[in-house]
Amino acid sequence: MGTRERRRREVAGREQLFLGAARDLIRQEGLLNLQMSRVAEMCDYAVGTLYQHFVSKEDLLVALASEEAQERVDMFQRVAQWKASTRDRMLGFAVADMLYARRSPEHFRLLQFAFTEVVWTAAPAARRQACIEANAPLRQATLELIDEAVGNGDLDLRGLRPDEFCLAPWALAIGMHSIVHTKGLLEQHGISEPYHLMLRHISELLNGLGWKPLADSTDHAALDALAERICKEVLHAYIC
Amino acid sequence: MGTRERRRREVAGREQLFLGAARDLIRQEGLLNLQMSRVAEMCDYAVGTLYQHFVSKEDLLVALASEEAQERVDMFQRVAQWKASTRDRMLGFAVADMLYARRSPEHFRLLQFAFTEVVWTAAPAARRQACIEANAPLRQATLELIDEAVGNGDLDLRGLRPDEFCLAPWALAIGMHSIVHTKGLLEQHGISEPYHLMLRHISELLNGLGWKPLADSTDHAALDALAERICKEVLHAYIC
DNA sequence: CGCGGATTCTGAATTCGATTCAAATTCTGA
DNA sequence: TCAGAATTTGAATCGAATTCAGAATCCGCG
Repeated sequence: MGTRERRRREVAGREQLFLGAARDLIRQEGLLNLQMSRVAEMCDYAVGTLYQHFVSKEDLLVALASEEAQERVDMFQRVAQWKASTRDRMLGFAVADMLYARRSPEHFRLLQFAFTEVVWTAAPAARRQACIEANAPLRQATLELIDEAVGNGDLDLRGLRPDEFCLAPWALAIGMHSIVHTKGLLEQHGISEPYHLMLRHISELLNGLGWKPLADSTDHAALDALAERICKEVLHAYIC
Repeated sequence: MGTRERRRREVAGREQLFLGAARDLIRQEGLLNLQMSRVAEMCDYAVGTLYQHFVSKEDLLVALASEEAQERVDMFQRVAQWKASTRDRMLGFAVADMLYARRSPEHFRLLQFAFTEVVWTAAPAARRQACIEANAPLRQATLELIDEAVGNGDLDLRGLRPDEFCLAPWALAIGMHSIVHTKGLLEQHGISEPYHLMLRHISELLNGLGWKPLADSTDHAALDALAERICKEVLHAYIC
């Protein structure tokens, strides 16, 4: 009988429950104050039960980071299906990142923490793998776009492999997220709209990488209009 | 009498002692296993004494991150004084970062951790400020270089403030460090020489930003030669 | 010198929270 | 309905950061 199967589903559902509670607690009181016992309590389960799902706090954190990846993946896939030039879609990924970061700043703080040696190393290997895989579609979408751009002549990789190429925008985005989410750094630089700048800089990077059609770096209005258009046409469902 | 003064110096020296011990322990056993009691023990002091210098473990970590910043600052200043085009010096900063990251990968893991919400927030504000200031010369050197480039016509900021401009290479570098120091990420992408790529991508970014003289992105040999030259002429003292 | 108060050091005791595990409970299949 | 098997429970354990009451040391002065 399917009893065993039903049970499995119940248990899987509980995993979501725990992750949701953890997310809420983090939202309310910050990553710093997250306590395993509070997570269990909030779900009306004993701590021991929580530990059947996650062998350690680190395990839970990485699992949470994996689960939250899905929404960003959805946004990327939406952009990937957009009918527009390869270059505009590449910018679209950046816009997606920007919107997502505004919607869920906590997610980036969590990612930043989860990828830290201390946490990452302490999480079980299987969970780490799952986290990498949960984020893999972002990479996949980017690689496919790069292939398409190469195929139709928008882009010449100049001897790089697609993976090597996409490291550039990827690093720029990750770095920007790190900077934005470290309290006190931007204030010092007097920067108020970091993600707006990120778009500009990614556009300039794409110019430097020779992704056609090259954009006129002077024409700020055009870039803003493009970003606006991406928000309206493609990512309207995700605007905060 | 100067007794009071001598004492102050002894105490300051002890701070270095503690930081040095912490650094060694981290090297040996990893950030994960750092214990306050071990740090004190290794210096033949009681834990209480350690806590007179650092009110918490986070305080110690951020202090360590600040102290270690000095060497990188030295490298940057060396590059800043190099007689070369503004653009080559900008590349030089990237080379310095690369060499430093190879020499002290632990430092970046520490920085990554220290800038994490959990640690950063838990450190006293004064210490955070000090850490930002310890790193400020990096920013300062970059801003001065940008000013010089603007002054002699190598660079047109296109309406950006220098701080906004330098966010681009800064984010790219930070992002690259994050990616490199997260175990398992690069393997997935099959990237073996990330910092080599970073130089290439920073050069392409500078092209996109219009920093003259523009480089020929096809000419890999030229870039390699430049990096080589910077190592030999400017940063020889820091090569591992 | 030697003294009393101020300062600094000490490390055992406390605290806090993650993690464990023996007992209690619930489920399963016959 | 019953004997295991599987799951859940939460009090007990453990580990490490942090504290703090007393011990030791220092300082300036008579």
